[in-house]
Amino acid sequence: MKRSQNSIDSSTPPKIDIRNVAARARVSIATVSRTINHVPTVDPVLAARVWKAVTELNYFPNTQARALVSGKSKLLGLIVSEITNPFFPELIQEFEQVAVAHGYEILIGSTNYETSTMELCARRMLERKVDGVAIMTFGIEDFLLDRFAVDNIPVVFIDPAPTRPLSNVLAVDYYAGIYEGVQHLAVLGHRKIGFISGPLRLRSAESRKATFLGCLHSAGLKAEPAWLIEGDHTLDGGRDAMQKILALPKHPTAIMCSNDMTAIGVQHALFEAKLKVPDDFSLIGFDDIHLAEYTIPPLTTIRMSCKDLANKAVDNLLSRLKPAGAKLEAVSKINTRLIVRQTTGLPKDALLDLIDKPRPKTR
Amino acid sequence: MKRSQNSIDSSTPPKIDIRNVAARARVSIATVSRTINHVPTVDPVLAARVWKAVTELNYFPNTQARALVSGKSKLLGLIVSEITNPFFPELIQEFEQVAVAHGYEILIGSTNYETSTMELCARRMLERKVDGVAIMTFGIEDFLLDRFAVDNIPVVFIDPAPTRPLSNVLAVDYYAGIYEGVQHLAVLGHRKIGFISGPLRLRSAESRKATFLGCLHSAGLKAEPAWLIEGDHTLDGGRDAMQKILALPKHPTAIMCSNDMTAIGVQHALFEAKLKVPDDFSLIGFDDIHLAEYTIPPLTTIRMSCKDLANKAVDNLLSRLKPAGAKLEAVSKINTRLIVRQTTGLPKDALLDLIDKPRPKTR
DNA sequence: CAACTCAGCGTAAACGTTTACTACAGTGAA
DNA sequence: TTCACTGTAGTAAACGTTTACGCTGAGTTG
Repeated sequence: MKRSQNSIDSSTPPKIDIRNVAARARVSIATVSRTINHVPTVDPVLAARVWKAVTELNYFPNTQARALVSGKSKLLGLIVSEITNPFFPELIQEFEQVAVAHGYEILIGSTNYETSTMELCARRMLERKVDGVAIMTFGIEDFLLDRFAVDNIPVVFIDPAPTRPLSNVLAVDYYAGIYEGVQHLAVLGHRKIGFISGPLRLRSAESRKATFLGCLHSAGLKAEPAWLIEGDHTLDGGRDAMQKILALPKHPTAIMCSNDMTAIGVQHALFEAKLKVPDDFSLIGFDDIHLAEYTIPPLTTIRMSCKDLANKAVDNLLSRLKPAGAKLEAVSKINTRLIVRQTTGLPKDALLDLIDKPRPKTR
Repeated sequence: MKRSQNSIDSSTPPKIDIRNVAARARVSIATVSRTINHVPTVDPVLAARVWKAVTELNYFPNTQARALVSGKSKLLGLIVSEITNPFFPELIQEFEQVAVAHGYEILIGSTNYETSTMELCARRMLERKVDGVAIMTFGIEDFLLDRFAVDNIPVVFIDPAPTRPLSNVLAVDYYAGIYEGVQHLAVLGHRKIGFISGPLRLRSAESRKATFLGCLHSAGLKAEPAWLIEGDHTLDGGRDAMQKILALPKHPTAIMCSNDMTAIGVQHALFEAKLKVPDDFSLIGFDDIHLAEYTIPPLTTIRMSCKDLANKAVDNLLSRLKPAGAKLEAVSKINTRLIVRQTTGLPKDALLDLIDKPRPKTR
């Protein structure tokens, strides 16, 4: 099949490649390549001719050919748990922005919390030869990390996980935020606090729960196992978990959730049960998605900056891609902190105490 | 630079390519290629040897090389307005699922409603040589469509728009759903209905508004210009718009919104103003995102199935990519319908009428 | 003025596939 | 036995770049 340049064939528009540009600028293709790649050793006069030709022909280089020869795809993988959970789009947006600013494209994979899907995602990333991967889902199988390691692909992920060659971790300081949250509840007078976790097979969900338990202990409170429910980080999961708690003979007075979606699910369960937040139950979420400000009432939650997360992830990956800045510190810290809005208040039993026990005449 | 296969160099793991497989299977690379591409004219015996080698070496073809020679990138572009609006992740998820099932990867672009970003997205898609593009944002500049047309890239998008060669449209039947919504309000007794639109420079936002106006007319109601506010399809936009309406001397009794996020913003504005839904205002959203079921109270809204949208979009693109099924009908219809939940009720003035006018002693 | 340096251009060899074309072995008919 | 044909396998060209290498000619030095 002959090169179809300058063809009159209407179904095949004249493809313009580096040769066309070279011809028009009366230079070799090497010079064109050097010019558009800003190699300094090219005569400004020729460079000008090249640029003129480039704009006149509306030329842009073929990414595939570039990738093939250079071995770099200029693609960054981003694996998230569930694109449907608003935390992730916020993360993706940020991630994409900074990636594109550095000339990278992103390839998104959504695992839906399933190992098989996760495997597929990783496989797709490998096939597309991504230059680096950020795994923002919680919990990755080790053998997948190995796969990336074999191909020399930098990986960055969230959370406590076995450190391996080429995989850096973005450590989230769960403790700070969750501690603030528990203290906040304790100060309000809550003694009976429940926790709705994420899927516990995910390391990060496990970690949030463990941190909660630790903070509870620090506050001198005891955990009631019946009030530790395993959710799945979704709206439906939050609702179901709260319904389980409501079905219990004894209730907590406050609920902490492993993420905001769970908390919104809880709010809904409470609404259906004609219970009020924060009058009947105090509620704290986690993530501080934009929506948290818009729930009714607005959600008190623990903020984990996804801007921060995305930026640090891309920075980490990119810095390891340019040969110069070889060694970045292997661990970046992501902070968390409590944002108090309107789903936390005095515990119901405290009011009961006031009314029942001392029963002051006043009122 | 010599091919570094079988190198002992620790920093460069032995890359396995088609040649390695061919060698191990004792066949030529052409046979390997034919085997993995399921070309029928290959001896089952050799095929078996090839597959064995493939699995033993854990080989998978280099996508870039494939793309370069075949001219097909197996990449589908998906351009959305704003990845942060939950409607789009739901769409993306669906889209990705069916694309991956057909062996395609997807490249996401988020325009954030800005023409310049949109241009950038289109450019990126062109550079990556996507095989097709679905433009699920509302309103695209014509010259961009031309760009895609020049490269012979099938485009599919939503909505009324000039039909061009190679661009098919997925027509959303706004009328059905919005008509149901307006009727629903009218039957409840609402006569004063406001509308918060999306950004009006977007064709689809304009179209939803026009449809609303038409339906209002059909119901024998008049539009009050002051109650037609331009929002921006975001939470913040919805809140701001509702605040503007509340600042007016005369209020409507019901509000329809151009999307669910706007409606959630409205709910929030009302909450801040200590007004109740649906007692003080009835409210109808649009899209029926999953979250709509979880607002407090749950949002009455007009469902536009994103599953349907995604499926039809991918089907359309894919069917135009395989030479066989050349001609699909150029227009697919997407239905909309009202989902009644708890944000719509009797209008406040009706209650006032009951209380003020007849003022029955009973009570 | 000859020899040397080096900036800067062009040639050609990769990169890992697909696929048109060629070659060859086996089969059946004359 | 020979010829034509069929079914498969292999060879090599092409895809559009980047980049190592070699070459030219102008400037510098002795």
